Amino acid sequence: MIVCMRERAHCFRVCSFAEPAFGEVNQLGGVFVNGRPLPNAIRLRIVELAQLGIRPCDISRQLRVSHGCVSKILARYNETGSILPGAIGGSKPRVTTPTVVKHIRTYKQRDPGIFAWEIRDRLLADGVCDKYNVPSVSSISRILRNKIGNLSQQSQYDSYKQHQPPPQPALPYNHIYSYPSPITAAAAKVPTPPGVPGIPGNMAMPRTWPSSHSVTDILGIRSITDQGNKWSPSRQQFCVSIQHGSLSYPSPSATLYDIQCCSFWLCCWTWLAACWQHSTFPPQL
DNA sequence: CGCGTCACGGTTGAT
DNA sequence: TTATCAACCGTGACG
Repeated sequence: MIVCMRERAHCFRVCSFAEPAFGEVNQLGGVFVNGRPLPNAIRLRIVELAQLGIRPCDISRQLRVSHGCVSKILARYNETGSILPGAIGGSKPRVTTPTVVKHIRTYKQRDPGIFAWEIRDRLLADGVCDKYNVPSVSSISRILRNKIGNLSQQSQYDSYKQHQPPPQPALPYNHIYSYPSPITAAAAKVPTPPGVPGIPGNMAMPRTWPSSHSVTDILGIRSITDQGNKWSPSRQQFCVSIQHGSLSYPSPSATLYDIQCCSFWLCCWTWLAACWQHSTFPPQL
């Protein structure tokens, strides 16, 4: 254990742009965030390379991901057929099982004015629960609020929606790497570095990650210029990609880390695009 | 040298 | 609103 803890000193935090925890660097030079899954693009790349017959050790070196991680991802893929990480966090329901929730929903639908303690009594009376696993009144209240609370509000919402203009179609992005929406708001709060143009509203969209964790890949340079080592985008193509949000990065869930990554890349992309568009590429530092 | 496994410190989200 | 807890994560060392 002591040895392990000592060895962890090899890791160090990098990129003070988005402290406190934007990432660390492993022994291979790859960037990772402790406790968080690798981006889906990396996971997908690992599987793709393995299917091309590349050995795990070579994949590890090429993508700068520890071989233990490569082994784990490939093993999971072989077992489940999925590249996605497992469900992180949360805990299994102890008393509020799906069955209990279903009964609570039924009670509420039949009698919208029913009290939580009445529901509790009915769960006992109907034999859905016994005295050992019946949810507390506060638990029932939480279920009503979080899972069933919109029953009585649904009609109001529908009425409201009918008077609203139809939603604008979202910008296209790779659905495989879809991002929940919280980034949109969060990205808008990102401070703009000096000399970097503001982030347009339509940039705060779900997108995919660069294909590697190296510094150049974080900046996205390799993912653009290294596609088969042949394709090289014109300056216009690059800027259009920026403006349309088609340069993207994925994550299984929008967390602070994800938001920080999005914000960081967003700023980098925007900055590079602006420099390029104004013929100052590479950027003048 | 390559690979599977495990302890570790960390994150996450339901309860 | 906060604390707890059990799930997961990737790294790095070991065999």
